[in-house]
Amino acid sequence: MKNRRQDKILELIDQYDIETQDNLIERLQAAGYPATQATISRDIRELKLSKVMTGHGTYKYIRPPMAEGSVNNRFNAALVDSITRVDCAGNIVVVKTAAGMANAVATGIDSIYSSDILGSVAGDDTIIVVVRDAEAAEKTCENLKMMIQLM
Amino acid sequence: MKNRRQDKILELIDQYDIETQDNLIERLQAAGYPATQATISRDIRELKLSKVMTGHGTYKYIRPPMAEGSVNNRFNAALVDSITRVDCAGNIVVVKTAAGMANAVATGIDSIYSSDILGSVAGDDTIIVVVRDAEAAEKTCENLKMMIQLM
DNA sequence: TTCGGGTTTGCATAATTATCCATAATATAT
DNA sequence: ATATATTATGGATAATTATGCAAACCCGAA
Repeated sequence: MKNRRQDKILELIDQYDIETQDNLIERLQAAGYPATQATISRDIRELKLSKVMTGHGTYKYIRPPMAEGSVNNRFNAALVDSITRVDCAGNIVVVKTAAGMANAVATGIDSIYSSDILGSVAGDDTIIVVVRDAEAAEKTCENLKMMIQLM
Repeated sequence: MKNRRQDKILELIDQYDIETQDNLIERLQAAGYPATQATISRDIRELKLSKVMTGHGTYKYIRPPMAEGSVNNRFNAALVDSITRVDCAGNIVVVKTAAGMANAVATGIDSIYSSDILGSVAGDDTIIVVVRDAEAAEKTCENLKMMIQLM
């Protein structure tokens, strides 16, 4: 049965480092859930699993990185809503937010654009973000404005 | 050349939904960075990008779920490694760690999820975390498990 | 300059994953 | 129960991604 098998898949990827679908097939086989690669591929798609590189240069299937409540999702609609203005000058981006929200928003911004951002300081309703260069500042600025539009 | 191209790749995956490497090649081409699929594959590996399924059934490359300098990174690998089990019940999250590590881990957890966390008590190898509500508990739990997966 | 070591790249190809199509299994209605 | 629709699966194959290897490139030292 499909549901049992998919549950087992989740269990297996939690327990082991599953590097390929064939690898997973063997484990499933051993656990009493024979299936072919075609089926597993579809299971993986349905479960929204993804294959990532670990720190050690090996691959591994993991649960959905964009899942509700996951780190990537921390910058959610509510957070974006609380942004009132975004501007940039030089390599600095200034974000104004509703009172008291600056810290939460800053955390969200950091988590998304981490590679461009050198650091940020959040007060009560204002965030000063220092980015790599002016180009990165404009890009970050544009992106934030875009998100405001979209959410 | 390689570095500029990789920067451009990050820029592109931020801006567009890149579904395949070929897709990315076209964008890079247009941006003045010609390269072959082999090169792109290696870039993606080096940047630790991963391909995930979006909510709409399409694929998309995203930045590493555990980027350098992101919030999650304050909670470093050594700390995460020492976690052996995470569970939640109601608005309580229970984290089991290697002997003697509970306090250090608890401090790390507090620093990340402070807004959801009411308080926590750490013994020698067990942490009891009291969070706002069951929903927050599940999110915290998921996030922790996610971190463990990736490290 | 020329040499030697390292890095980066493309080509060809291997490895892996996704999908088309036909069939089997399962559910639903009559 | 039988017919019909819907879903699940496997085989074959297409599509996508990763990698071995050799050539091109890029330094710095002699």
